[in-house]
Amino acid sequence: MTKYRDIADQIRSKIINGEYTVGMKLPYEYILCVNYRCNKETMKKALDILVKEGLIIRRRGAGTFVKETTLQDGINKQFERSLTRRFLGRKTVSSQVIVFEVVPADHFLAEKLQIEEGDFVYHIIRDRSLDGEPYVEEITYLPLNIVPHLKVNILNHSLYDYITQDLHLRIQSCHLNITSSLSSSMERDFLGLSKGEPYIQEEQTTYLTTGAILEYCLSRYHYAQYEFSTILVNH
Amino acid sequence: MTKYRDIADQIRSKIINGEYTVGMKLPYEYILCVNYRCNKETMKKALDILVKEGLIIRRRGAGTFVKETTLQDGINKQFERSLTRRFLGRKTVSSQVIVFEVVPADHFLAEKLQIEEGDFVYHIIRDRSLDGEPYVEEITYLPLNIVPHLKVNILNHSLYDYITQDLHLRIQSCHLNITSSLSSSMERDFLGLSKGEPYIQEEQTTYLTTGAILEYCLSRYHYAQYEFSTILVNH
DNA sequence: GAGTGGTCTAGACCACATC
DNA sequence: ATGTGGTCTAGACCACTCT
Repeated sequence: MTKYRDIADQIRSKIINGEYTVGMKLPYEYILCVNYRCNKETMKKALDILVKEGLIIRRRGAGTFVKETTLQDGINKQFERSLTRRFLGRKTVSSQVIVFEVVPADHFLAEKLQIEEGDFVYHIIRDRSLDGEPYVEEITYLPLNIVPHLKVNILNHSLYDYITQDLHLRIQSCHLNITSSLSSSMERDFLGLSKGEPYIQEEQTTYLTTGAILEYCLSRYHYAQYEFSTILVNH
Repeated sequence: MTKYRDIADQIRSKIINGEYTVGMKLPYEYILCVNYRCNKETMKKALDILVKEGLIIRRRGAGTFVKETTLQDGINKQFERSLTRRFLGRKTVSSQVIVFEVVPADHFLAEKLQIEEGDFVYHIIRDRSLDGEPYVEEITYLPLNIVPHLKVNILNHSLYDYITQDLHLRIQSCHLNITSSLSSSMERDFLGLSKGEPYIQEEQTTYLTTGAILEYCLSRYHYAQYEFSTILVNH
Protein backbone atom coordinates (compact mmCIF):
# COMPACT_ATOMS: atom_id res chain seq x y z
CA MET A 1 0.00 0.00 0.00
CA THR A 2 1.26 3.42 -0.83
CA LYS A 3 1.03 6.54 1.22
CA TYR A 4 -1.20 8.37 -1.25
CA ARG A 5 -3.67 5.46 -1.33
CA ASP A 6 -3.70 5.41 2.46
CA ILE A 7 -4.45 9.10 2.59
CA ALA A 8 -7.15 8.79 -0.07
CA ASP A 9 -8.76 6.01 1.97
CA GLN A 10 -8.74 8.13 5.11
CA ILE A 11 -10.23 11.17 3.44
CA ARG A 12 -12.81 9.06 1.62
CA SER A 13 -13.90 7.64 4.96
CA LYS A 14 -14.34 11.12 6.35
CA ILE A 15 -16.55 12.05 3.42
CA ILE A 16 -18.64 8.93 3.72
CA ASN A 17 -18.95 9.33 7.49
CA GLY A 18 -20.11 12.86 6.92
CA GLU A 19 -17.17 14.43 8.71
CA TYR A 20 -16.61 16.34 5.51
CA THR A 21 -20.12 17.23 4.44
CA VAL A 22 -21.51 17.70 0.95
CA GLY A 23 -20.59 21.04 -0.56
CA MET A 24 -18.03 21.67 2.16
CA LYS A 25 -14.67 23.08 1.40
CA LEU A 26 -11.82 20.88 2.52
CA PRO A 27 -8.87 22.33 4.39
CA TYR A 28 -6.52 23.59 1.81
CA GLU A 29 -3.61 21.69 0.49
CA TYR A 30 -0.97 22.95 2.86
CA ILE A 31 -3.04 22.11 5.94
CA LEU A 32 -3.88 18.68 4.60
CA CYS A 33 -0.20 18.08 3.96
CA VAL A 34 0.61 18.99 7.54
CA ASN A 35 -2.25 16.91 8.94
CA TYR A 36 -1.32 13.83 6.96
CA ARG A 37 2.41 14.49 7.15
CA CYS A 38 3.11 14.37 3.48
CA ASN A 39 4.34 16.37 0.59
CA LYS A 40 2.14 18.44 -1.71
CA GLU A 41 2.58 16.11 -4.69
CA THR A 42 1.69 13.11 -2.58
CA MET A 43 -1.46 14.84 -1.37
CA LYS A 44 -2.34 15.69 -4.96
CA LYS A 45 -2.09 12.04 -5.92
CA ALA A 46 -4.36 11.12 -3.04
CA LEU A 47 -6.94 13.75 -3.92
CA ASP A 48 -6.77 12.84 -7.61
CA ILE A 49 -8.06 9.40 -6.69
CA LEU A 50 -11.10 10.96 -5.04
CA VAL A 51 -11.61 13.22 -8.05
CA LYS A 52 -11.67 10.16 -10.30
CA GLU A 53 -14.18 8.57 -7.96
CA GLY A 54 -16.34 11.64 -8.24
CA LEU A 55 -16.28 12.45 -4.54
CA ILE A 56 -14.56 15.81 -4.68
CA ILE A 57 -13.88 18.55 -7.11
CA ARG A 58 -10.77 20.73 -7.16
CA ARG A 59 -10.86 24.28 -8.40
CA ARG A 60 -7.64 26.16 -8.90
CA GLY A 61 -7.73 29.37 -7.00
CA ALA A 62 -10.83 28.40 -5.12
CA GLY A 63 -10.35 25.20 -3.19
CA THR A 64 -11.29 21.56 -2.88
CA PHE A 65 -14.93 20.73 -2.31
CA VAL A 66 -16.95 17.68 -1.48
CA LYS A 67 -19.01 17.26 -4.60
CA GLU A 68 -22.48 18.69 -4.48
CA THR A 69 -24.05 15.57 -5.66
CA THR A 70 -27.54 14.65 -6.48
CA LEU A 71 -25.77 11.41 -7.09
CA GLN A 72 -25.50 10.59 -3.43
CA ASP A 73 -26.39 7.03 -4.30
CA GLY A 74 -24.51 7.34 -7.53
CA ILE A 75 -21.41 7.38 -5.38
CA ASN A 76 -22.19 4.00 -3.95
CA LYS A 77 -22.85 2.67 -7.39
CA GLN A 78 -19.48 4.00 -8.36
CA PHE A 79 -17.90 1.92 -5.61
CA GLU A 80 -19.86 -1.16 -6.43
CA ARG A 81 -18.90 -0.84 -10.05
CA SER A 82 -15.24 -0.33 -9.39
CA LEU A 83 -12.52 -2.48 -10.81
CA THR A 84 -13.36 -5.31 -8.51
CA ARG A 85 -17.10 -5.21 -8.91
CA ARG A 86 -17.22 -8.36 -10.88
CA PHE A 87 -15.45 -10.28 -8.18
CA LEU A 88 -16.79 -8.80 -5.01
CA GLY A 89 -19.58 -10.74 -3.44
CA ARG A 90 -22.69 -8.65 -3.11
CA LYS A 91 -24.93 -9.64 -0.31
CA THR A 92 -27.85 -10.18 -2.59
CA VAL A 93 -26.01 -12.00 -5.35
CA SER A 94 -26.46 -15.67 -5.92
CA SER A 95 -24.27 -17.32 -8.46
CA GLN A 96 -24.59 -20.64 -10.21
CA VAL A 97 -21.79 -22.29 -12.14
CA ILE A 98 -23.22 -23.71 -15.37
CA VAL A 99 -20.00 -24.67 -17.12
CA PHE A 100 -16.54 -25.20 -15.66
CA GLU A 101 -14.07 -26.87 -17.96
CA VAL A 102 -10.59 -26.58 -19.44
CA VAL A 103 -10.27 -26.23 -23.19
CA PRO A 104 -7.46 -25.40 -25.62
CA ALA A 105 -7.55 -21.83 -26.90
CA ASP A 106 -8.70 -21.41 -30.47
CA HIS A 107 -7.46 -18.61 -32.68
CA PHE A 108 -9.99 -16.12 -31.34
CA LEU A 109 -9.20 -16.77 -27.68
CA ALA A 110 -5.47 -16.84 -28.28
CA GLU A 111 -5.78 -13.32 -29.69
CA LYS A 112 -7.97 -12.07 -26.88
CA LEU A 113 -5.82 -13.52 -24.12
CA GLN A 114 -2.46 -12.91 -25.81
CA ILE A 115 -1.50 -16.54 -25.55
CA GLU A 116 -0.59 -19.28 -27.99
CA GLU A 117 -3.25 -21.18 -29.86
CA GLY A 118 -3.69 -24.47 -28.05
CA ASP A 119 -2.72 -23.15 -24.63
CA PHE A 120 -5.23 -24.35 -22.09
CA VAL A 121 -7.82 -21.99 -20.64
CA TYR A 122 -10.67 -22.31 -18.20
CA HIS A 123 -14.06 -21.88 -19.76
CA ILE A 124 -16.60 -20.82 -17.19
CA ILE A 125 -20.23 -19.90 -17.52
CA ARG A 126 -22.01 -18.47 -14.52
CA ASP A 127 -25.56 -17.28 -14.02
CA ARG A 128 -26.03 -14.61 -11.42
CA SER A 129 -29.18 -13.45 -9.79
CA LEU A 130 -29.88 -10.39 -7.72
CA ASP A 131 -32.37 -11.10 -4.97
CA GLY A 132 -33.49 -14.12 -6.92
CA GLU A 133 -34.04 -12.18 -10.15
CA PRO A 134 -31.95 -13.32 -13.15
CA TYR A 135 -29.39 -10.62 -13.66
CA VAL A 136 -26.41 -11.58 -15.72
CA GLU A 137 -24.88 -14.50 -17.55
CA GLU A 138 -21.09 -14.42 -17.49
CA ILE A 139 -18.82 -16.28 -19.87
CA THR A 140 -15.23 -16.19 -18.69
CA TYR A 141 -12.00 -17.40 -20.24
CA LEU A 142 -8.94 -17.49 -18.05
CA PRO A 143 -5.48 -18.84 -18.90
CA LEU A 144 -4.64 -21.94 -16.94
CA ASN A 145 -1.06 -20.86 -16.33
CA ILE A 146 -2.08 -17.75 -14.41
CA VAL A 147 -4.41 -19.58 -12.03
CA PRO A 148 -3.23 -23.18 -12.16
CA HIS A 149 -5.34 -24.55 -9.33
CA LEU A 150 -8.77 -23.06 -9.81
CA LYS A 151 -11.56 -24.94 -8.07
CA VAL A 152 -15.30 -24.52 -8.19
CA ASN A 153 -15.43 -23.40 -4.59
CA ILE A 154 -13.07 -20.54 -5.36
CA LEU A 155 -15.50 -19.39 -8.02
CA ASN A 156 -18.31 -19.55 -5.54
CA HIS A 157 -16.34 -17.62 -2.97
CA SER A 158 -14.29 -14.80 -4.43
CA LEU A 159 -12.02 -15.21 -7.41
CA TYR A 160 -10.76 -11.70 -6.82
CA ASP A 161 -9.66 -12.38 -3.24
CA TYR A 162 -7.97 -15.58 -4.35
CA ILE A 163 -6.04 -13.83 -7.09
CA THR A 164 -4.95 -10.83 -5.04
CA GLN A 165 -4.47 -12.34 -1.61
CA ASP A 166 -3.40 -15.91 -2.29
CA LEU A 167 -1.60 -15.51 -5.59
CA HIS A 168 -0.39 -11.97 -4.85
CA LEU A 169 -1.30 -10.71 -8.27
CA ARG A 170 -2.44 -7.15 -8.86
CA ILE A 171 -4.94 -5.99 -11.43
CA GLN A 172 -3.81 -3.03 -13.44
CA SER A 173 -6.71 -2.24 -15.70
CA CYS A 174 -9.87 -3.44 -17.35
CA HIS A 175 -10.82 -2.71 -20.92
CA LEU A 176 -14.55 -2.58 -21.22
CA ASN A 177 -16.72 -2.56 -24.28
CA ILE A 178 -20.47 -2.28 -24.06
CA THR A 179 -22.77 -3.26 -26.88
CA SER A 180 -26.23 -4.65 -27.37
CA SER A 181 -27.51 -7.49 -29.52
CA LEU A 182 -30.60 -9.52 -30.06
CA SER A 183 -30.74 -12.45 -27.71
CA SER A 184 -30.33 -16.00 -28.82
CA SER A 185 -32.03 -18.84 -27.03
CA MET A 186 -29.14 -19.30 -24.61
CA GLU A 187 -29.46 -15.89 -23.01
CA ARG A 188 -33.21 -15.94 -23.25
CA ASP A 189 -33.35 -19.10 -21.20
CA PHE A 190 -31.72 -17.59 -18.16
CA LEU A 191 -32.44 -13.88 -18.45
CA GLY A 192 -36.09 -14.41 -19.29
CA LEU A 193 -35.98 -12.38 -22.45
CA SER A 194 -38.49 -12.76 -25.24
CA LYS A 195 -37.57 -13.40 -28.83
CA GLY A 196 -36.77 -10.04 -30.43
CA GLU A 197 -35.56 -8.53 -27.17
CA PRO A 198 -31.87 -7.61 -26.96
CA TYR A 199 -29.43 -8.17 -24.14
CA ILE A 200 -26.64 -5.83 -23.20
CA GLN A 201 -23.14 -7.17 -23.31
CA GLU A 202 -20.04 -6.07 -21.47
CA GLU A 203 -16.89 -7.40 -23.06
CA GLN A 204 -14.10 -7.14 -20.54
CA THR A 205 -10.39 -7.81 -20.72
CA THR A 206 -8.54 -7.66 -17.43
CA TYR A 207 -4.82 -6.94 -17.29
CA LEU A 208 -2.47 -7.70 -14.42
CA THR A 209 0.41 -5.44 -13.42
CA THR A 210 2.66 -8.08 -14.89
CA GLY A 211 1.25 -7.26 -18.32
CA ALA A 212 -0.46 -10.63 -18.64
CA ILE A 213 -4.16 -10.88 -19.38
CA LEU A 214 -6.02 -12.40 -16.49
CA GLU A 215 -9.35 -12.94 -18.16
CA TYR A 216 -11.57 -12.27 -21.11
CA CYS A 217 -15.16 -12.10 -20.02
CA LEU A 218 -18.52 -11.55 -21.68
CA SER A 219 -21.33 -10.52 -19.37
CA ARG A 220 -24.83 -10.49 -20.75
CA TYR A 221 -27.43 -8.51 -18.89
CA HIS A 222 -31.15 -8.16 -19.12
CA TYR A 223 -31.63 -4.70 -20.59
CA ALA A 224 -34.07 -3.62 -17.93
CA GLN A 225 -31.64 -4.32 -15.10
CA TYR A 226 -28.52 -2.99 -16.67
CA GLU A 227 -26.70 0.00 -15.32
CA PHE A 228 -23.18 1.25 -15.77
CA SER A 229 -21.62 4.37 -14.32
CA THR A 230 -18.27 5.90 -14.95
CA ILE A 231 -16.45 9.19 -14.75
CA LEU A 232 -14.24 10.48 -17.53
CA VAL A 233 -11.64 12.90 -16.24
CA ASN A 234 -9.79 15.30 -18.49
CA HIS A 235 -6.06 14.74 -18.12
CA MET B 1 -0.91 23.33 -22.54
CA THR B 2 1.31 21.57 -20.10
CA LYS B 3 4.58 19.89 -20.78
CA TYR B 4 3.34 16.43 -19.86
CA ARG B 5 0.38 16.73 -22.23
CA ASP B 6 2.72 17.89 -24.99
CA ILE B 7 4.97 14.92 -24.45
CA ALA B 8 2.03 12.53 -24.35
CA ASP B 9 0.81 13.95 -27.67
CA GLN B 10 4.22 13.48 -29.24
CA ILE B 11 4.62 9.91 -28.07
CA ARG B 12 1.04 9.08 -29.04
CA SER B 13 1.77 10.30 -32.56
CA LYS B 14 4.80 8.08 -32.76
CA ILE B 15 2.71 5.09 -31.78
CA ILE B 16 -0.02 5.89 -34.27
CA ASN B 17 2.48 6.55 -37.03
CA GLY B 18 4.05 3.22 -36.29
CA GLU B 19 7.39 4.67 -35.26
CA TYR B 20 6.87 2.76 -32.03
CA THR B 21 5.42 -0.53 -33.21
CA VAL B 22 2.98 -2.83 -31.47
CA GLY B 23 4.60 -4.92 -28.78
CA MET B 24 7.77 -2.84 -28.93
CA LYS B 25 9.55 -1.78 -25.82
CA LEU B 26 9.91 1.96 -25.50
CA PRO B 27 13.23 3.50 -24.54
CA TYR B 28 13.39 3.41 -20.81
CA GLU B 29 12.41 6.27 -18.60
CA TYR B 30 15.79 7.87 -18.27
CA ILE B 31 16.35 8.00 -22.03
CA LEU B 32 12.87 9.37 -22.65
CA CYS B 33 13.52 12.05 -20.04
CA VAL B 34 16.72 13.05 -21.82
CA ASN B 35 15.06 13.00 -25.25
CA TYR B 36 12.15 15.12 -24.16
CA ARG B 37 14.20 17.20 -21.74
CA CYS B 38 12.04 16.65 -18.72
CA ASN B 39 12.04 15.23 -15.25
CA LYS B 40 11.12 11.67 -14.36
CA GLU B 41 7.84 12.64 -12.68
CA THR B 42 6.81 14.72 -15.67
CA MET B 43 7.50 11.81 -17.99
CA LYS B 44 5.48 9.56 -15.73
CA LYS B 45 2.50 11.90 -15.98
CA ALA B 46 2.82 11.91 -19.76
CA LEU B 47 3.01 8.13 -19.96
CA ASP B 48 0.14 7.74 -17.49
CA ILE B 49 -2.09 9.49 -20.00
CA LEU B 50 -1.21 6.92 -22.62
CA VAL B 51 -1.79 4.14 -20.11
CA LYS B 52 -5.29 5.48 -19.47
CA GLU B 53 -5.86 5.59 -23.20
CA GLY B 54 -4.86 1.98 -23.45
CA LEU B 55 -1.95 2.60 -25.81
CA ILE B 56 0.89 1.42 -23.62
CA ILE B 57 1.47 -0.73 -20.61
CA ARG B 58 4.13 -0.18 -17.99
CA ARG B 59 5.69 -3.03 -16.08
CA ARG B 60 7.88 -2.31 -13.12
CA GLY B 61 11.19 -3.97 -13.55
CA ALA B 62 10.50 -4.81 -17.16
CA GLY B 63 9.76 -1.73 -19.20
CA THR B 64 7.15 0.22 -21.10
CA PHE B 65 5.52 -1.47 -24.07
CA VAL B 66 3.22 -0.49 -26.85
CA LYS B 67 0.16 -2.50 -26.04
CA GLU B 68 -0.19 -5.76 -27.91
CA THR B 69 -3.62 -5.03 -29.02
CA THR B 70 -6.08 -7.06 -30.90
CA LEU B 71 -7.99 -3.88 -30.31
CA GLN B 72 -6.17 -2.00 -33.02
CA ASP B 73 -9.50 -0.49 -33.95
CA GLY B 74 -10.47 -0.37 -30.29
CA ILE B 75 -7.87 2.35 -29.99
CA ASN B 76 -9.60 4.53 -32.49
CA LYS B 77 -12.88 3.95 -30.78
CA GLN B 78 -11.22 5.07 -27.61
CA PHE B 79 -10.31 8.33 -29.25
CA GLU B 80 -13.68 8.86 -30.78
CA ARG B 81 -15.30 8.26 -27.45
CA SER B 82 -13.12 10.64 -25.55
CA LEU B 83 -14.42 13.49 -23.50
CA THR B 84 -15.16 15.50 -26.56
CA ARG B 85 -16.74 12.83 -28.66
CA ARG B 86 -20.19 14.19 -28.28
CA PHE B 87 -19.16 17.53 -29.65
CA LEU B 88 -16.64 16.68 -32.30
CA GLY B 89 -17.98 16.64 -35.81
CA ARG B 90 -17.61 13.23 -37.34
CA LYS B 91 -17.41 13.22 -41.08
CA THR B 92 -20.35 10.95 -41.42
CA VAL B 93 -22.58 12.58 -38.83
CA SER B 94 -25.56 14.63 -39.79
CA SER B 95 -27.42 16.45 -37.07
CA GLN B 96 -30.85 17.98 -37.02
CA VAL B 97 -32.08 20.36 -34.35
CA ILE B 98 -35.62 19.40 -33.42
CA VAL B 99 -36.11 21.67 -30.41
CA PHE B 100 -34.17 24.76 -29.41
CA GLU B 101 -35.79 26.85 -26.70
CA VAL B 102 -35.17 28.50 -23.36
CA VAL B 103 -37.17 27.33 -20.38
CA PRO B 104 -37.04 27.89 -16.61
CA ALA B 105 -35.50 25.01 -14.68
CA ASP B 106 -37.93 22.88 -12.74
CA HIS B 107 -36.97 21.11 -9.55
CA PHE B 108 -35.45 18.14 -11.35
CA LEU B 109 -33.27 20.24 -13.64
CA ALA B 110 -32.22 22.58 -10.86
CA GLU B 111 -30.88 19.54 -9.00
CA LYS B 112 -29.16 18.10 -12.02
CA LEU B 113 -27.53 21.36 -13.05
CA GLN B 114 -26.88 22.66 -9.52
CA ILE B 115 -28.76 25.86 -10.19
CA GLU B 116 -31.79 27.59 -8.71
CA GLU B 117 -35.25 26.53 -9.65
CA GLY B 118 -36.50 29.03 -12.21
CA ASP B 119 -33.06 29.82 -13.64
CA PHE B 120 -33.23 29.73 -17.40
CA VAL B 121 -31.76 26.86 -19.36
CA TYR B 122 -31.55 25.93 -23.00
CA HIS B 123 -33.58 22.90 -23.92
CA ILE B 124 -32.25 21.27 -27.05
CA ILE B 125 -33.26 18.13 -28.84
CA ARG B 126 -31.11 16.89 -31.68
CA ASP B 127 -31.39 13.88 -33.91
CA ARG B 128 -28.14 12.54 -35.27
CA SER B 129 -27.58 10.13 -38.08
CA LEU B 130 -24.52 8.21 -39.08
CA ASP B 131 -24.23 7.85 -42.82
CA GLY B 132 -27.90 8.59 -43.07
CA GLU B 133 -28.87 5.94 -40.53
CA PRO B 134 -30.71 7.18 -37.41
CA TYR B 135 -28.22 6.90 -34.62
CA VAL B 136 -29.01 8.91 -31.53
CA GLU B 137 -31.49 11.36 -30.13
CA GLU B 138 -29.92 13.84 -27.74
CA ILE B 139 -31.78 15.89 -25.18
CA THR B 140 -29.58 18.59 -23.71
CA TYR B 141 -30.10 21.08 -20.91
CA LEU B 142 -27.55 23.84 -20.54
CA PRO B 143 -27.65 26.81 -18.17
CA LEU B 144 -28.13 30.09 -19.97
CA ASN B 145 -25.64 31.92 -17.80
CA ILE B 146 -22.75 29.71 -18.87
CA VAL B 147 -23.36 30.13 -22.59
CA PRO B 148 -25.39 33.32 -22.84
CA HIS B 149 -25.36 33.70 -26.61
CA LEU B 150 -26.02 30.27 -28.00
CA LYS B 151 -27.28 30.22 -31.59
CA VAL B 152 -28.54 27.40 -33.75
CA ASN B 153 -25.57 27.66 -36.06
CA ILE B 154 -23.21 27.05 -33.14
CA LEU B 155 -25.07 23.83 -32.44
CA ASN B 156 -24.74 22.83 -36.06
CA HIS B 157 -21.06 23.60 -36.06
CA SER B 158 -19.31 22.60 -32.84
CA LEU B 159 -20.56 23.48 -29.39
CA TYR B 160 -17.35 22.10 -27.98
CA ASP B 161 -15.10 24.38 -30.03
CA TYR B 162 -17.26 27.35 -29.15
CA ILE B 163 -17.07 26.62 -25.44
CA THR B 164 -13.36 25.92 -25.31
CA GLN B 165 -12.00 28.30 -27.91
CA ASP B 166 -14.37 31.24 -27.80
CA LEU B 167 -15.47 31.15 -24.18
CA HIS B 168 -12.15 29.77 -22.90
CA LEU B 169 -13.86 27.28 -20.64
CA ARG B 170 -12.30 23.91 -19.89
CA ILE B 171 -14.12 20.69 -19.29
CA GLN B 172 -12.97 18.81 -16.24
CA SER B 173 -15.01 15.65 -16.23
CA CYS B 174 -18.11 13.86 -17.42
CA HIS B 175 -20.27 11.65 -15.26
CA LEU B 176 -21.83 9.00 -17.37
CA ASN B 177 -24.60 6.61 -16.56
CA ILE B 178 -25.75 3.99 -19.02
CA THR B 179 -29.10 2.26 -18.76
CA SER B 180 -31.69 0.77 -21.04
CA SER B 181 -35.46 1.21 -21.21
CA LEU B 182 -38.34 0.34 -23.40
CA SER B 183 -38.88 2.97 -26.05
CA SER B 184 -41.80 5.32 -26.06
CA SER B 185 -43.22 6.66 -29.29
CA MET B 186 -40.87 9.64 -29.30
CA GLU B 187 -37.68 7.60 -29.60
CA ARG B 188 -39.36 5.07 -31.84
CA ASP B 189 -40.23 7.73 -34.36
CA PHE B 190 -36.65 8.73 -35.00
CA LEU B 191 -34.66 5.64 -34.13
CA GLY B 192 -36.95 3.33 -36.02
CA LEU B 193 -37.57 1.03 -33.09
CA SER B 194 -40.56 -1.24 -32.82
CA LYS B 195 -42.90 -1.28 -29.90
CA GLY B 196 -41.36 -3.49 -27.21
CA GLU B 197 -37.83 -2.73 -28.28
CA PRO B 198 -35.63 -0.83 -25.82
CA TYR B 199 -33.26 2.03 -26.45
CA ILE B 200 -30.00 2.58 -24.63
CA GLN B 201 -29.59 5.79 -22.73
CA GLU B 202 -26.47 7.65 -21.73
CA GLU B 203 -27.12 10.16 -19.00
CA GLN B 204 -24.26 12.60 -18.96
CA THR B 205 -23.36 15.47 -16.66
CA THR B 206 -20.44 17.60 -17.79
CA TYR B 207 -18.40 19.63 -15.32
CA LEU B 208 -16.19 22.58 -16.10
CA THR B 209 -12.91 23.26 -14.33
CA THR B 210 -14.72 26.12 -12.64
CA GLY B 211 -16.89 23.58 -10.85
CA ALA B 212 -20.02 24.62 -12.70
CA ILE B 213 -22.10 22.10 -14.59
CA LEU B 214 -22.04 22.79 -18.30
CA GLU B 215 -24.77 20.43 -19.36
CA TYR B 216 -27.06 17.61 -18.49
CA CYS B 217 -27.65 15.43 -21.48
CA LEU B 218 -29.65 12.32 -22.27
CA SER B 219 -28.60 10.45 -25.39
CA ARG B 220 -30.83 7.68 -26.62
CA TYR B 221 -29.37 5.18 -29.00
CA HIS B 222 -30.75 2.42 -31.09
CA TYR B 223 -29.56 -0.69 -29.30
CA ALA B 224 -28.12 -2.27 -32.41
CA GLN B 225 -25.83 0.67 -33.11
CA TYR B 226 -24.71 1.36 -29.59
CA GLU B 227 -21.15 0.93 -28.51
CA PHE B 228 -19.21 2.29 -25.58
CA SER B 229 -15.60 1.63 -24.67
CA THR B 230 -13.66 2.62 -21.63
CA ILE B 231 -10.63 1.66 -19.63
CA LEU B 232 -10.65 1.41 -15.87
CA VAL B 233 -7.20 1.88 -14.38
CA ASN B 234 -6.29 0.80 -10.90
CA HIS B 235 -4.99 3.76 -8.95
C1' DG C 1 23.31 -7.83 -9.76
C1' DA C 2 21.68 -4.88 -13.30
C1' DG C 3 17.73 -2.85 -15.38
C1' DT C 4 13.56 -0.46 -14.94
C1' DG C 5 9.36 1.68 -12.84
C1' DG C 6 7.07 3.63 -8.53
C1' DT C 7 6.89 6.70 -4.58
C1' DC C 8 8.15 10.50 -1.88
C1' DT C 9 10.19 14.93 -0.65
C1' DA C 10 11.55 20.02 -0.68
C1' DG C 11 11.18 23.78 -3.02
C1' DA C 12 10.58 26.90 -7.13
C1' DC C 13 7.48 29.00 -10.01
C1' DC C 14 2.99 29.52 -12.46
C1' DA C 15 -2.25 30.13 -13.20
C1' DC C 16 -6.50 31.07 -11.69
C1' DA C 17 -10.33 32.86 -8.36
C1' DT C 18 -11.90 36.06 -5.24
C1' DC C 19 -12.00 40.40 -3.09
C1' DA D 1 -3.11 41.41 -3.27
C1' DT D 2 -3.95 37.11 -1.28
C1' DG D 3 -5.46 32.43 -1.32
C1' DT D 4 -5.31 28.21 -3.51
C1' DG D 5 -4.22 24.49 -6.98
C1' DG D 6 -1.12 22.94 -10.89
C1' DT D 7 3.36 21.96 -12.89
C1' DC D 8 8.09 21.02 -12.90
C1' DT D 9 12.64 19.78 -11.13
C1' DA D 10 16.56 17.19 -8.70
C1' DG D 11 17.45 13.67 -6.14
C1' DA D 12 16.69 9.91 -2.65
C1' DC D 13 15.09 5.53 -1.94
C1' DC D 14 12.14 1.45 -2.84
C1' DA D 15 10.06 -2.68 -5.48
C1' DC D 16 9.87 -5.62 -8.98
C1' DT D 17 11.75 -8.48 -13.15
C1' DC D 18 15.01 -10.84 -15.58
C1' DT D 19 18.71 -14.01 -16.11
